Amino acid sequence: MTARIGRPREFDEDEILSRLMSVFWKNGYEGTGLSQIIKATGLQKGSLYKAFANKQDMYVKALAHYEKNVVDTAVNSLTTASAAPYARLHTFLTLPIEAAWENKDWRGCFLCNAAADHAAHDDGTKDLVARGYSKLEHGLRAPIAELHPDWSKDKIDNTAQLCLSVYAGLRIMARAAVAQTRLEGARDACLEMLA
Amino acid sequence: MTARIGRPREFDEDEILSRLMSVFWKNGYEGTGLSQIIKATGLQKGSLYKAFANKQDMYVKALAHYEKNVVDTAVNSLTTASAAPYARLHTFLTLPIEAAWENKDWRGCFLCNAAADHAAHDDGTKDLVARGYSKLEHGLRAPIAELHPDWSKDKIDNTAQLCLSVYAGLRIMARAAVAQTRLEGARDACLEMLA
DNA sequence: TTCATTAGGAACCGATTGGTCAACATATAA
DNA sequence: TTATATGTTGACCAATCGGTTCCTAATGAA
Repeated sequence: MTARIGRPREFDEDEILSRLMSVFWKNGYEGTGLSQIIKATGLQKGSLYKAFANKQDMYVKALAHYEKNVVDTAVNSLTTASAAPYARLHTFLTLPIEAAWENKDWRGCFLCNAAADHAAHDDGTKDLVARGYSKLEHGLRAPIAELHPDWSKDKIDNTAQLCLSVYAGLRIMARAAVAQTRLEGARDACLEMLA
Repeated sequence: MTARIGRPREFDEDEILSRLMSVFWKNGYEGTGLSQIIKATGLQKGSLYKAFANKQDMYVKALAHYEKNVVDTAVNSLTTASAAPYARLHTFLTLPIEAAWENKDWRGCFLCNAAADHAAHDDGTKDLVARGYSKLEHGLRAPIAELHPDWSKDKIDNTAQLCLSVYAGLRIMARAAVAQTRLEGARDACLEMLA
């Protein structure tokens, strides 16, 4: 326990990051106003600007929080042999569809949203997004390699990248409420190729 | 020639839509302010609000302009037998990569950006995006069916949907400047499956 | 010529934007 | 206790937001 000098924070940093993540995830960078941030976090402006340099900083840290929690979790369940490799890939590509059409969660993937929304305008965001994608790609290599021990490294890498593209595409199209059956069609065609 | 009553417009409507498309394409809905719109179009607010109901209307019409021009062109070159079916698919999946890395055009696909950016918040946008994707999917079916006359309709549809997912994923990832070789890896893995 | 209709331009609007600041509260260290 | 350091709060800021209104200009119809 590192006791710091001065008045201690009254909020839990992780909790705040989690709420920032939620609001930015849903509304994007420009679409999220300070007023919404205040409502979502329960913090006043002064406190926010003591904890973060500016709005951009809040966004980047919220995105990093997403990477640390959501992305790393996904990578983990892809790499650990908790299920058969094919099943893990199936789950990974089914999540985007279920999130949207079963749970009516239209937020999609924060990483993908950030890419479309803010990465082109901010290098910090761009690097975070690229790193997140890289993590996912590495995660995808594991079950593919397990499924096809005979494939070359290049073939495995390319296939992982293909799955990642499909994933991102599904996430984006789900945001526009593309019909469930179509999304499942794309998923199945991808999985069929892997089987 | 339908002569209308009153003072005639001094601007070309298609030209204005084209400029609106550009600025929204690059910056998104919330990221584009009226000041930028004025600068991009050369029109004053009064004229803009004479021609469009509001900012939303400008966005939707700009997106429709994209669909009419860019999307329909892409669909056209997919369906017309100007080249071998495989080559047409190759071109379709290479365009996103070349646009980004050869031409340094990081705008990506307006349709995909709109899906991530605005479709979840506006039904008009959502429908336009869904329709655009639907067009692309139909366009993709042609060369796939030519390439594999023996495939079932379902198989063709699913594969078209898969290619569309890959396309959208490439567009999104290119926005975050994901390395060219990785994007090409995804493309090649997709094309290999089609060959 | 007159009238109705539409376009262009700029002033103007209230609301909200992202961001700062000074006063006060609460902690540790000396 | 006192000094120092940090957190919280709410008032305050200029700038910009999307949008309206008014006046003038330019056209076709009567």
